[in-house]
Amino acid sequence: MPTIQDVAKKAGVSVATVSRVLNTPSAVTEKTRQKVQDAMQELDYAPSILGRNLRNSESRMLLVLIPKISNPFYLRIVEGIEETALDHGYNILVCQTHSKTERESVYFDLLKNRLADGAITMDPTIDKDKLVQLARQFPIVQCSEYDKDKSLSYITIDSELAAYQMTKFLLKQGHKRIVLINSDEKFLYARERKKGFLRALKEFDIEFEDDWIYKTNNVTFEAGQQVMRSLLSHKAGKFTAVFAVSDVLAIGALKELNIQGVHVPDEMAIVGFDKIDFTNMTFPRLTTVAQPMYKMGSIAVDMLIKKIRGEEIEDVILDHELIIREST
Amino acid sequence: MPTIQDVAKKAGVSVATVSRVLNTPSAVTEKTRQKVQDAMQELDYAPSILGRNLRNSESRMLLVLIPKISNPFYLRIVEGIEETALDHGYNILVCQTHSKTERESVYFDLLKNRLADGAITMDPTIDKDKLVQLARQFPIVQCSEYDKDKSLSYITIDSELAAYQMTKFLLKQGHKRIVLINSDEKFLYARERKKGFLRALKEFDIEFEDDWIYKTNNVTFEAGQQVMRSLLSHKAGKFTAVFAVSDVLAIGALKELNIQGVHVPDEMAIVGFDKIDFTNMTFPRLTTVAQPMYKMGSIAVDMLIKKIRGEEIEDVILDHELIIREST
DNA sequence: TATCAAAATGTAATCCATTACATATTTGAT
DNA sequence: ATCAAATATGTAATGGATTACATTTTGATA
Repeated sequence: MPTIQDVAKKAGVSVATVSRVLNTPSAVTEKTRQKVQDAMQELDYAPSILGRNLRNSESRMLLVLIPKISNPFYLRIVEGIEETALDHGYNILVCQTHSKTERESVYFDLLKNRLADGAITMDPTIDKDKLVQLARQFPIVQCSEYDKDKSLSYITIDSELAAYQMTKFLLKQGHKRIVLINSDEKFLYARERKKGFLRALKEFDIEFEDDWIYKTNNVTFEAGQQVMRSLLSHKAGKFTAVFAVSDVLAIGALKELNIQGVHVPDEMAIVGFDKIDFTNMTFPRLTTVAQPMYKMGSIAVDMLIKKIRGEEIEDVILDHELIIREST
Repeated sequence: MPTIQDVAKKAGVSVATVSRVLNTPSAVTEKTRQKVQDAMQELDYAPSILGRNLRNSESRMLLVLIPKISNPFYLRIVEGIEETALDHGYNILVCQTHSKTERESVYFDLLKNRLADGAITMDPTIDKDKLVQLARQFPIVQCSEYDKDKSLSYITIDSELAAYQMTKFLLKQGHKRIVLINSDEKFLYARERKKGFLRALKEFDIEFEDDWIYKTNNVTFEAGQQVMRSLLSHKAGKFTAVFAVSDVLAIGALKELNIQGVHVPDEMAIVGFDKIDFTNMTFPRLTTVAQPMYKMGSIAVDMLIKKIRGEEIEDVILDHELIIREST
């Protein structure tokens, strides 16, 4: 591979001039620029980003931390991140943490190693103190998850409000016994959605018992299905609606309802959260809360890049939207 | 951020010694190593990968090109790639080409720029000649897609055989009129699966007409649904089974069957291809062809790394498996 | 034509780590 | 105690680009 030296020699100029043609073309005569560009063409020269990055001490790389790439929710956010990052001349490093602290550390080291200029994290299981400390040294933006009291920048939706509204919608439809399928409460969104759920119940004077809330460790189709199986065998007839805090769980639960011949929505209403693509393909289609996932990713990048440039940024809370479909 | 110089000064040794502690600890006295490690600890030193990469002229980064990240099929492969790459000390750059040549070029430039040590491409729409030429200079492995006549390394399954077997399965079940929902034939897999489909028909002496094959431009749920809608309105009653070359298309088609109240599998059988997670959640569950996607990704990385090291590699064809479920 | 500011180009330091080669130190046998 | 061999450490070049500063060229003006 040819280097900038080779080009300089071939064009009969100095390396500085070649570099200028690349970076500040206006500082170079038309004639020399032509010479240099011809030489580059001839040699099929492409500047080594390794060299450039070292000199500029930047990597033009953004770290994106997600629990699992197979969760469609994160996927759409990542799409938003990717597109926007690319527009700004950054590439992204998508890393799955599997919600394990060791993994997280490994990836955060990429910041220390200057392999990434900043990070967007969507993983809530992180050791918060460490994250806060890291954020003092490196540009970091939290996406979707956040921490109220801590000094970390974030972009999210108002999960509590959305859950409150969705629950209220179910209550207004006449449901009195609603089961909440929650994911692990280490996730802030899980705690928030539960809070909104309870607030709505309270407002409608529905008495509430702890065993109306089911928790799952994994956010997978199977986990949702499992919960519904167990619900149907223990509590059949005692509830008429299910609120799952994630579409993936809702889809699994819906599947079990289908299998057991429980008619949706006549015998049982079910709602999810996120509006992932699949919710449009279930039978019946799933009522859910739309999060502007793509936009969230896109803005997260904007925020992060501002941070990298040393600008001040403000936290962002995006709007959500209830999507009422045939499962209710 | 401290540099290796800082550590050297603090530990009272030369930079060479610090580097040795990092790279060849055996070449250093226990005592000095301790000193150096203490210094590193104290300064919270992490070696700059930028510097290291420049010196070693490698980036320890692999390029992964996929058409669209939102296609669950590629997703699972990417998981396999990520895990395996990480085990080998490589990070991956997942890039969506959106099947556009401009995008591809941009990403391939990352190879020329030494930002990636090699590439795994799953995108078939690439300008093949350019790819072949590129592969002469850089380590490249094709995954899932490939080119028989060209000199490019690849890993794949035998799509033709799988499609043949699946079609035969349908024929044995007594279906005589089977519609093929194909994706764009620019994809090799599309051409291969069609070939297998036709081979089976021929073997069963089924006369074949061109209008039994539907092509879609996009591999999305909506596209599958659209095709089925059109099928039902133009050809209702004239066919009893549908073979979609991709689960995503099959799921969309199945959705339309559900909507229109066509019973699956009694009135209509439907099969897909890939065994993406969601096929387990449809109603009824989808019969499909399992591709060892994770393994495919994993082996692709092994191949690529061997190539990077300059070793010889052989192409790989992995086994597939028919997954017979309730949609047939 | 001589002069001089502005524009263009060149020289060399710099970013940070690795490593060949040179030098210093230790080891152990005599 | 001595010295060669083996081991440990240091010096300095290197990788490829950017850029402050120095130098040369250009071209307008007197």
